[in-house]
Amino acid sequence: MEAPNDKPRVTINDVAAGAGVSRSAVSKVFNGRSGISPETTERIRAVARDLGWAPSSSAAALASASTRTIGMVTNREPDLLVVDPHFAVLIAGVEEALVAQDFGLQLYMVGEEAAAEEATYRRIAQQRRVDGVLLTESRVDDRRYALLSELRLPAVQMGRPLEGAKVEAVHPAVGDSGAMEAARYLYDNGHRRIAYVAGPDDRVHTHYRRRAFVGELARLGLGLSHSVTTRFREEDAAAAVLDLMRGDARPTAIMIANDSMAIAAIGALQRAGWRVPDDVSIIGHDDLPFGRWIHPRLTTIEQDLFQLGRASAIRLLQILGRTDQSVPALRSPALIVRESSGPAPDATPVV
Amino acid sequence: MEAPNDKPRVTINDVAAGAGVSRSAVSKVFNGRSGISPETTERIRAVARDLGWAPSSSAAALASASTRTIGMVTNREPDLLVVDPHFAVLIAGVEEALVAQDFGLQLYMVGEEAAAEEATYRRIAQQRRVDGVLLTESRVDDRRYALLSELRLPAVQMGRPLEGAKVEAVHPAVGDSGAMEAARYLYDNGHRRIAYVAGPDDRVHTHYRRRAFVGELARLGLGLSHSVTTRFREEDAAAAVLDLMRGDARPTAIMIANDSMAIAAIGALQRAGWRVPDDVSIIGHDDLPFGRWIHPRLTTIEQDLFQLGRASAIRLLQILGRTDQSVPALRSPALIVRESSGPAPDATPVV
DNA sequence: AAACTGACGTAGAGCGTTTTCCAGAAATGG
DNA sequence: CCATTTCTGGAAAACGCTCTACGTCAGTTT
Repeated sequence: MEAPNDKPRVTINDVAAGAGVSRSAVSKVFNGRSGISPETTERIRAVARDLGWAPSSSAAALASASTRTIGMVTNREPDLLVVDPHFAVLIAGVEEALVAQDFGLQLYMVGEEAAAEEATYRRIAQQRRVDGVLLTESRVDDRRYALLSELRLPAVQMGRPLEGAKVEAVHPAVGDSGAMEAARYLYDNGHRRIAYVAGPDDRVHTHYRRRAFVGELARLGLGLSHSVTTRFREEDAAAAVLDLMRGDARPTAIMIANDSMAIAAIGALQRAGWRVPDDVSIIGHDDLPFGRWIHPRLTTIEQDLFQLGRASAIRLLQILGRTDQSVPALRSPALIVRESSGPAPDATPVV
Repeated sequence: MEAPNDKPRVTINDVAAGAGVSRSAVSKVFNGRSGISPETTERIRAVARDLGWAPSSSAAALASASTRTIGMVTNREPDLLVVDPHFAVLIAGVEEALVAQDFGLQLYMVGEEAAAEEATYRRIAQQRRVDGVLLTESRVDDRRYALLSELRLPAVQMGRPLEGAKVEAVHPAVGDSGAMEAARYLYDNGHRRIAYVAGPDDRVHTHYRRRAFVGELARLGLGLSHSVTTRFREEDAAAAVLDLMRGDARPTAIMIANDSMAIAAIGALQRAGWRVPDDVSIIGHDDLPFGRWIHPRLTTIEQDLFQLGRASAIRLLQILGRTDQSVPALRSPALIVRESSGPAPDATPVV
């Protein structure tokens, strides 16, 4: 029989003793420091393996002043989050980069109020829970950047920040190619009344995407026929498109901020008796997997969120001096034409 | 001008000195221990606030043998994950419970191979990165339970485990009410040829749901007309339903393992020219937000995943001796009838 | 033969808390 | 008025590592 309950935790001392070396030797082996012969290294490793020992993260963190953890705080309402499945892909990418350096990812969810968000950043900075943070969803006038630099917490913005923002960021070199492609595609397909259903204007990507789309349209000699701003909610998108379709000057194509909203819009249109894309073309943004399955399959703009997560994490690790990997280049978003878009209803067929 | 770069981190000593007390006093205040007068407490708090100090989590973890962190490792392929938006709601619920006790959530994603999963559990246990873990998706013959108890890592299974499984779990008292309701609903609507498209059989919920559904049907004197097992993939669902609809004895209703698959199935049916629900009724499971938006709106079985996450986290905190809250009761899943289901096509109208 | 290299290790001082006694002062009781 | 309690707060030993100096020892140089 064993001792009744709590056998003492195995520590570095046990390993050192078992291998007949000092603690320092063990530490060096487990931290990849040089100065230990291959034989000794192997002996230490073997003992550690037998004992099921690995350096305690708290002790290591305290001694080395690094938690080997990075944080991510998201300020989305649970409600909205559900709807945002690509969040998970982003994280998967982040994890892929972190696990290679034995880093962990700490997640925080905080609701929309700016105060709660700020409090969380302060807390994790003061408690030194993480070595750095990854930022989701850049905002116009993003107060996080100043906060983070005040807190001296290394940070990397995933995705393009507003021009001039004081923050390290990772994003594709050409970020708006998708929106521009979409504009050209619609134009080429004879669409002349094109509507744009955007999200809240304080989102940087909303801002840039619309600018790129409108800019390209202008280059083709066209303006937006309608433009509406919503709160990134499905019901808003549904209401918006229905509203757009009232009246004679209705659009023949509608560009929508993201796929969730686009899917809701298509549903609403169908329920109201409109045919997509015969009556109106719909284009989303993000390439959610669902887009491939609904009927009609959704035309959308694809983004490589996995790589974005991975690249951002690598950049952060670089800043923390924890990796030699270089940040991979990110593919530009591209238009994926599927079934929800087609020639404009009143267009002369293109030969 | 400040000192050039690295002003030393403020520690508990600075706070103690500032308040004219010992470190112990400060520690006691921040850990809610008694024995410090209200005045002193307030003085200490004030100094800490001014200095922007909070106990270093690594130091606290080392000294108190608790990381105030719980872990969650998910073994889903990124690909599948995207499709599983409710994962985020679950986490939101978990966070809600954790933040109240100043706990953090560490997330790990590991791909499907069992080896990678086991390695991750071993690593976080040995490194003592977390105080306990929350388990997603119970599996038949779940090897994690034995592993976790070997590692002495407290764990709580979110959702119902297989009968007799040695694991602490949190789930609704009556877990299969939704599936039973669905069976009755279909029967009452005249459906007599009912098909079931399930996920892999090693998932416990797949097992129980099917059993409940089939059981209720049997009670009504009916058997499944078709039953197919898939890999939880949209393409599988799409192929499966198309296949089911071939031939004369085709089902008038199809019950599908989850909403993502149900949505894909509806898309596939529509593309093939079938009308839902006129030709065939479709029922999903999970109540993904998307279900409300597509056309036709999806009939489904709702689960309160937010509460499941929250309740599971509370249970884990209880086990860790970190909360006095009691575990809230979980609402049983319920059928939500929307538009993708209706009377059987060949049924005599029910008066 | 003395001095110098490298290669391989070790000693031991932290890292910033928590926590277990313990002590002194003030309040209480008989 | 002395003996007890009750409050407050302090001293100091962990907690389990990392990391900077330093040794030691064999082999090389001069």
